[in-house]
Amino acid sequence: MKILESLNPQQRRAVTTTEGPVLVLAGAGTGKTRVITVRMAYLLHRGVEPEAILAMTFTNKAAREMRQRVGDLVGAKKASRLFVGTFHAFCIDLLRQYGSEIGLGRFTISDGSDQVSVLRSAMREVNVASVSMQPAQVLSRISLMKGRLFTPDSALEAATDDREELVAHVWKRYDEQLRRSRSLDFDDILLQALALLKRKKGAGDALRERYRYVMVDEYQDTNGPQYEIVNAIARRHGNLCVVGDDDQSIYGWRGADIGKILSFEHDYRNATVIKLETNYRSTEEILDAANRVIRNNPNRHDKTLRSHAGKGGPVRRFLALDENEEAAGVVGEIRRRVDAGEAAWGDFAILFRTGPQARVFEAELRAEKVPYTLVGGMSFFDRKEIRDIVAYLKLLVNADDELALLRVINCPPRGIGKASIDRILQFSSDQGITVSSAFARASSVEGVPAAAAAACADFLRVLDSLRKKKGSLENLVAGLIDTVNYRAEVDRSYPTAEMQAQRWSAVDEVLNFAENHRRRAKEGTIESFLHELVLEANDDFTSEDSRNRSSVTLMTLHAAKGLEYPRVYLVGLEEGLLPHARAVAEDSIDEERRLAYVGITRAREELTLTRTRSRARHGHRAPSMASRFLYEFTGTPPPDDWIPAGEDRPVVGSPKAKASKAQRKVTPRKKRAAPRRAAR
DNA sequence: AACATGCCGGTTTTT
DNA sequence: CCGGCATGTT
Repeated sequence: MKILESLNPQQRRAVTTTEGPVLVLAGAGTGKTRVITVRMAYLLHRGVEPEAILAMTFTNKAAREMRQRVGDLVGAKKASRLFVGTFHAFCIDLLRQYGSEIGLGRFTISDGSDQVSVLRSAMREVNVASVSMQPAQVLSRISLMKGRLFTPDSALEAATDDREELVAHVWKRYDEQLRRSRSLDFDDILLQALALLKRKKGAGDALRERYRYVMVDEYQDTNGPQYEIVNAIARRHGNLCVVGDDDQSIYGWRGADIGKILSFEHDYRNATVIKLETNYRSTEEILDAANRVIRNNPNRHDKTLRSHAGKGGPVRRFLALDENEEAAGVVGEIRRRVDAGEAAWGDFAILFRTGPQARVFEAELRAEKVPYTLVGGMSFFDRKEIRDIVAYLKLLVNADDELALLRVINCPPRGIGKASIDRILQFSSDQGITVSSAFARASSVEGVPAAAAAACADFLRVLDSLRKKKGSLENLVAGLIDTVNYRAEVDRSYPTAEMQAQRWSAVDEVLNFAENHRRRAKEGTIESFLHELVLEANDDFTSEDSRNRSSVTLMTLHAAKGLEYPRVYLVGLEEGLLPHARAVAEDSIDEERRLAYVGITRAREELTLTRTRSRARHGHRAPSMASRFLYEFTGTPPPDDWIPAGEDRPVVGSPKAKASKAQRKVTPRKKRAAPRRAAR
C-alpha cells in the first residue's frame, strides 16, 4: 500500500501491527490521527470487512475529523460502513437497537443543565439548601462515583462522613427522578450499554463477535465505564489498538483514569508498545521546553519529543506589572506583527488556565480593534428558546420526561399556575402515578381550578396529536412550533421587535438543523435528532474556524488540546494559577504540569510565556509569584525584573540572545503614564 | 410574574 | 469586585 511509504518507521509499525493488543504512545504532534486513519485504511486494504472495525473517540470533533480522513483514503462510501464515533454515540446506538434486552424502552437524555435542575429538586427533597452544597459539585461527585460503579445504596454504605452521606441521599432522589422520567444522563448511557455488552447472550455476544478490530483514540482520557466497555468488546478477538499520550491526560478531575494507559501492558499481556516521538509540529526550542517540564512528572511512559522542524527561535518570557499590562503587552505585540505584515490574526492563540483570565484580554482586544474568537462560554443550545423547543421534542418522544413537561407546561402561558402544578405533582406521588397521567387527571386534583385542569388536558391532547403527525423532520418541528404558538411566547417575552427577531432566529436555526439532520442521518426521526442535539450541543469547530476566519483565538488550556497555532502566548504562568491553587492544595501538581505541557506543545514556531508581578483576584490585588514550571524548564530562577508591555524579551537559557537584547531601550506605553510601583 | 435584596464563592468541562 | 441564586417584596 502506497500511503505506508509516507510514514516514519514507528508510525508504519503502529499501522501494520494489526493483531493483538497494541499501545501507541503518541506524543503531541507526532501524527496520531494519521496513524489511526491509515491503520483503518490498511485493515480494509487487507480485506477486513468495514463492519468489523470499531473506532471510538471522546469528542465529536475528533470523530468527524477521523471519518473525514478515512473517507479521503478509502472513499466515503466504504468509510460510512465503519463505526467511527464517540463512546456515547456508540452506546446510544446500542441502547436504541437492543435496549429492550435489558428492559430499556424509549428514553430521553439529560444534558448538563437538565442534570443540574433535577439535582436541585433532589436537594430540595432531602432538605439541603443549594447554598450549603453546590449542585455542580454534588453532580461531579455523583458522576465520579458512578464511574467507579457505585450505586446510591453502596455509596451510602461506603460514606465516611455526613457530607458523603448527604450526597448519597441526594443521589438516590436524583436517580429516582431520572428513572421516573425514563431519562438517562451521560454516565447512565455508558453504564447501561456496559450492562448490555456484558450479557452472555444476545446482542452482547453478537457485538463482541462482530468487532474484530477495536481502536480507541485519546486512551489516556478513558474513564472506568469506558474502559470496561472497550474491554468487554475487545477481549473476544484481542485486537485492540489504543492510542494516546499519558503526558496529555488533563481530565483526571472528570474521572479520566491515567492509570489505564500506564498499565495497559499489564492489563493486556503481550501488548506491543510503540512510541511515536518524532514531532512534526514544533521547533526544537519549543520541544526542549516541553520535554524539560514534563520530565519532572513521576509515573509516566518515558518519551522525548524530537523536532522535525528545525531549531527555531528561543521561547520568550514576558513579565508584566499586572494583568492589564499583560494583556496590553500581548495584544500590542500581536497588533504590531500583523500591521507589519509579519503575521495574520489567525496565527495567534492566547492560552490561559482559567476562564476569568479571558476578560481582560477581551477588553484589550476590543479596544485595539483586533478580531478574536473566544472558545467556550455559553453554547447556542443553552439559549432559552432552544431549550424550550428541545423540551417539547423530548415530550413527544417520551411523555414521562418530567423536566421537559414542567418546563413547557406553562410556556407559552396557559393559565396553569405554580400552585396548581405543585398540587398535581403531589397528587402524582400520592397516587403513585406518572406525572403525565397526573396532569391528565388534573380535574380530579383538589384545589386545581377547572380552567387550569382543562388547560392541562388540552395541552396533553395537543402533544398527542403532534405525536401522530407524519411528515419530514423539519416539517414536524415547524408544525410543533406553530401548534403551540411559540412565536407568541417569543413576542411576549421581549419588548422590542428587534429583540424578538433576534430570538426568533434561534428558532429558525433549529429548523435548519432539523433539515440538515434529516438529510444526513439514516433515520432522521425526532428521536435521532434529539440525540444529536443533546450529544453534539457543545460541538466546536475551533480548528477549522478560527484560522480561516482570521481572528486571534482565546481559550483555556483544556480547550486547546489537540489544536496548534504558529504563535502561542501562554499567559499567567504564576503560582496559584498554573499550577492552580486548588491543585496545589489537592496535591495534583502532575496534572497541572501536563496542562502546561499541553499549552507549550500547541505552538509551532513561536512560544511566549507571560506572568505578572501582581494580579487582582476576588477583588483584591496580591503580588504573584513565578510558576514553578518556569523554573523547571529554564533550570534557573526566572529573572526578577519586569519588561514593560510591548517589549519582546528573549528567553533565559539562550545566553547569546539574552546578552544582546536584554538591555534594549524601552519605549514606555502611554497607557502607563502613571506607573504604579511594583511590590518588592 | 416581575423586580429587589442579600449572600456566597470564585478551575478545568465533554458527552 | 462581580455574578448567580435564593429569598422576599410589590
